[in-house]
Amino acid sequence: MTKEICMHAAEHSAAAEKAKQKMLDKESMEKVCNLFRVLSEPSRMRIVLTLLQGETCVYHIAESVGGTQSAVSHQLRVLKDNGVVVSRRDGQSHLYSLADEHIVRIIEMGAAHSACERGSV
Amino acid sequence: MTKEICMHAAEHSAAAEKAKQKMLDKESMEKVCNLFRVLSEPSRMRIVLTLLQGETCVYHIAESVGGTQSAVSHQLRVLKDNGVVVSRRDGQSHLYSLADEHIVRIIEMGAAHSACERGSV
DNA sequence: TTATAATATGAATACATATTCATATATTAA
DNA sequence: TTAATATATGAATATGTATTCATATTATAA
Repeated sequence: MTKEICMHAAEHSAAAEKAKQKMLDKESMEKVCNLFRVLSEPSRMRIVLTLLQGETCVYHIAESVGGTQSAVSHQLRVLKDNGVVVSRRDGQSHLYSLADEHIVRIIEMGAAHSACERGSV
Repeated sequence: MTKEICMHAAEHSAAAEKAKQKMLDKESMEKVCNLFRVLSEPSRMRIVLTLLQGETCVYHIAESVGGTQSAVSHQLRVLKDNGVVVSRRDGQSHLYSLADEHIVRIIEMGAAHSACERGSV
């Protein structure tokens, strides 16, 4: 009875192979993780929740979320660099909005999740 | 012509008030941000993508994602503490799976997002 | 042009956390 | 009981990043 190196050995290849089929390529992995990371900070979440209302300038965003102009601007840059928001100029103001419906749905789904199943944390 | 303190002043209350209507309470905010934060690390994203295949033990998860036993165990604890996965014992093994369909859909939506609109980052 | 308003940004600090290493716990077998 | 397997965990280090402060850029008004 030659003993296996470990009890799992017989199933290794099959299990690992199967899982890798749904694994994302490096670029997709980075993109989805960056999206979730950007949405994982309360300061930025407040901003995107504000933007659910529609196009908003930096000053009003700062007003709404209760942050400084500088902090909000830094956060908006992160959001923009990661494809969560887009912006356009309107005179001296810059108007920000959510990038697309996909983003809107992910945010709304996350918010919906937070409202149910209380007690899991 | 008494000058306003700032050009936005007239709209402040209205804009801030409106935005706050969709703002989440503190507990919900923490919950949704924790969910996104947990999903924002590639090491944990690989784990949850593996778990899309179904219940898996720690050893097989580590095999699939290419991580050490210790690191995977630490990550699973974070995932469990934040309600992303659940576990049950099966002999010496612990089998992990995704907590609910809501989580599954958020993960799949994130993955789908990563597959389209290439070039935004 | 000068002044003011709106936003952006570089640098520094402070804080959170992922990984590693060693070890502990728990289950099963001998 | 002892040994082996499977998983968990505490501590330490290393890395990432949010915020603040000061300043820069850009647009409009006087």
